[in-house]
Amino acid sequence: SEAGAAYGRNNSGDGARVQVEFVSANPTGPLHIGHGRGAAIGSVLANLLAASGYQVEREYYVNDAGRQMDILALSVWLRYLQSFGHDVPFPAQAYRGAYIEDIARELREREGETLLRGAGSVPPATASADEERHLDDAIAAARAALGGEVFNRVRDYAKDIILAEIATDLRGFGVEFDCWYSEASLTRNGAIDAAIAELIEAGFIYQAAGAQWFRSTDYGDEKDRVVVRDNGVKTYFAADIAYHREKFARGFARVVNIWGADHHGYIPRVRAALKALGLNDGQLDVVLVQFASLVRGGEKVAMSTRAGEFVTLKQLVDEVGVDAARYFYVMRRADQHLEFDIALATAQNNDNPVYYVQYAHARICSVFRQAGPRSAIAAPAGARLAEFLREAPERRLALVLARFAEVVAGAASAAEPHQLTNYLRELATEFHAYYNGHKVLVDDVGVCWARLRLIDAVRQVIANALALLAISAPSEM
RNA sequence: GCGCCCGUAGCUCAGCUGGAUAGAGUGCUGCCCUCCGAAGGCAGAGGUCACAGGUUCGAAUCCUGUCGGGCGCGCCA
Repeated sequence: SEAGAAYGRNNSGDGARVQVEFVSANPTGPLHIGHGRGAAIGSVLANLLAASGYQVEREYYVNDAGRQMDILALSVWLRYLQSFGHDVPFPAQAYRGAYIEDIARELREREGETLLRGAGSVPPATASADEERHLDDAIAAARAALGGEVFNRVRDYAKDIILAEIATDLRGFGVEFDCWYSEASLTRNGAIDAAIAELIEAGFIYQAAGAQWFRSTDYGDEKDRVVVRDNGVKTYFAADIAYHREKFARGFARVVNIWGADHHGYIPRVRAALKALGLNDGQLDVVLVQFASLVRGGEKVAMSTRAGEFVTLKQLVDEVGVDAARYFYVMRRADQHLEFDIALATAQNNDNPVYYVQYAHARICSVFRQAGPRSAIAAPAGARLAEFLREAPERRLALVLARFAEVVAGAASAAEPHQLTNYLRELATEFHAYYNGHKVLVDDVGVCWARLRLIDAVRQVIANALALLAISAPSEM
């Protein structure tokens, strides 16, 4: 029923606008299983906030600017040249994944031989001091050979393909965004310049060694940060200042960033920037998500994006299914390392806790299938549930059910989605124990009626909680 | 060296705004289908909550230190 589906909703957010920014993976390759954790945690948190009366906007910050995009363009172009049989040097630090070759093939079908020039200008590795330097030299060669405009076209072509695949993979994982926010747009619309200008006016910018520095130490950062390099190029941090300024300008009462734990050192400087801009950094919450390490055959598997050695989110979802993957990702605290055991997760059996919960739901549905006309029987005249539900397990079950709304509100305000899976496990445990010892479809009309109402409530709460997790609630399995 | 996170049962983890004999899953042992789904239930074994101090009537929880692990510490993004 409509009322049943609403059970668990609460108004602790009181209509406040909150933004949840998550995933935000660089569009330089497919999402891997590390990104999957942020995707699951972010989307569940957004659902919890929405169920708690917040007006939620889900956002993906697209890092479509900077050197990494040049590396992407270079990588694709070199694979393109190689597809014509040119033996060009391929920098060790360029993106090596097979998906780059796929994009190069598509580029070749689209552009034909029009980009086939300058192969001889790509420097060999020995010509540069180190691998990073070699990468920059190769990028410069590619730019020179193609011209800036064509180079950028290759870059955007590759970026658009990858971003589309990311969006598709996320949709297949039950994750949707309201807004894909482009970092490059911040340069185009002058937002970065405006942010820096505001900091200059407020007296937080100084010149040193040819660069412009933001005095973040004024607000507790351990060192000042460059916002404009000596070559005139704005840093990633400058863009992020502008981005956060823009977030606050959009009027969110609360801004939640789901970040990989490797970005923890970044928090003080962002908070410092907000304070320097006169904004209330207390409205910003950062949820740090520890990495999910992959375990296969008892051994940890190293992952490297550039080397293309990783299990993609799509591969994982294809293997274990959306339900198991999402549950597995969310069931641990975000700030705990997660060991993702492929053998365990790919085994489609009850080792995977989601089945335990779904099984409780399916069992209840099965009872109602067999109850027939009794499932619709009205309460005996003047009967109250409490007088027919006198068994201890029934009381416990009712108490657990009554806690649902506060669990939702608590998980939302603490930004701890794993509280929801803990609750589900507890509810399912209580139900299975009760079900094993008590028959629902008994001859006593009052008891039968009361027990049907009780387990229907259990079914509804499981269904609602699974909906918040974007996990299916099967009626049979 | 400095900063952040972490160290709880064989394994994977809850519990952490202090409160009574520290919990779950998994693994192990033994039981429970003439009974609405055994993908289930019940019971047992298994922990000096890394270690050492401190605060407190009371500490897994708060503070300090040590040891161990992860991640950061760019005019990269």
